[in-house]
Amino acid sequence: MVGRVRLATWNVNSLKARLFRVEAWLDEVQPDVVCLQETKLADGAFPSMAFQSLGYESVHHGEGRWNGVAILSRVGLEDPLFGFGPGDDDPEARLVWATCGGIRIASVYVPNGRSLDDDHYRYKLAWLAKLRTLLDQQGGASDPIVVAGDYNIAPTDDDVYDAARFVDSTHTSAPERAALADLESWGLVDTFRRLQPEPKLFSWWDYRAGDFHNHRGMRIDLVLATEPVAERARFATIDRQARKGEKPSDHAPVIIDLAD
DNA sequence: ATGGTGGCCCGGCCA
Repeated sequence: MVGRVRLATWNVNSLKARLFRVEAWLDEVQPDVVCLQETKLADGAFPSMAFQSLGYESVHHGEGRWNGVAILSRVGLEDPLFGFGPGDDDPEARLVWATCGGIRIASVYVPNGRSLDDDHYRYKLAWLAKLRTLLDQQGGASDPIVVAGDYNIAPTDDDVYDAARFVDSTHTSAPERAALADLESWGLVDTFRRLQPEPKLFSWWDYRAGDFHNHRGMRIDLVLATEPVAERARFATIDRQARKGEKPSDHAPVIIDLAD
C-alpha cells in the first residue's frame, strides 16, 4: 500500500492536440493516478515514453480516430484489463482498468447518447448496464475500487447550469440518472459531491458561444469510489485553470486527494 | 439563438 494518493480524471479531447497541456499539468499538479478519456489515438500512437519520462507507467485502450481511454500511475500499475475483458464485443474503446496503489481503477468514457431517440442513446444505457455487471467481476463494495471518467451524465439539476435547457435531452434524462443511481446502489460514491455540496460546479463547458466564461457548463466528469476509498477523500476540486489558456480541452480535470 | 467552436482530417461526423 502507498500513503497519500492524488487521483484525477480528465477528458482531454485528443491527446495528440493536448499532450503539451497534459505534460505541463502533470508537472504542476503532480497527480499520482490519472484517468484520461478521449485520447483519440491508436494504441501504437499513445505517447507512453513521454509519460514514462515524467515518472508514470501507463495503459491505453484506443481505436484511433475516436474515443480512447488511458490510466497513468506513479504508484504502480498492475493487472490491466481492456474494455470489458475477454469476449468483449464493445465496438468502441471506452474502458480500461488497472490496479494502482492498491486500488482497482477504471477509466471510463461513457457514450454521449446524442439524443433520446438515437440508437446511440440505447447504446449508452446498455453500456452502463454492462459496466454495472462487470463491477461484480472486479470486486465488491468493501474492496477499494474507483470508476472515474466522463460519464456524460449530470447526476442532478445542481450539476447543470440551467436544467430547463436540458429537458428531453441526453445527460439529464431519468433513465441515464437511474443507470448512475444503479452504480451508486452497487456501492459507489460520488466523491466530489460528498466533499463539495455547493451547486453549479462544472467540469465541462461547450467551446461555443463563450459558455466557459459565462458559467454555462455541466458536471459530467465523476470520480465514483467504493467506501474504503471514499472515506479516505480529504480534498476535491475541479481544476478550472486547465480549461483556460492555449488550446484547452472542453473538460477540466477533477482532482481527489486521498489520505493514508 | 436549430447557431456557435474545435477535434478528427479535408467532407462531413462527432462532441
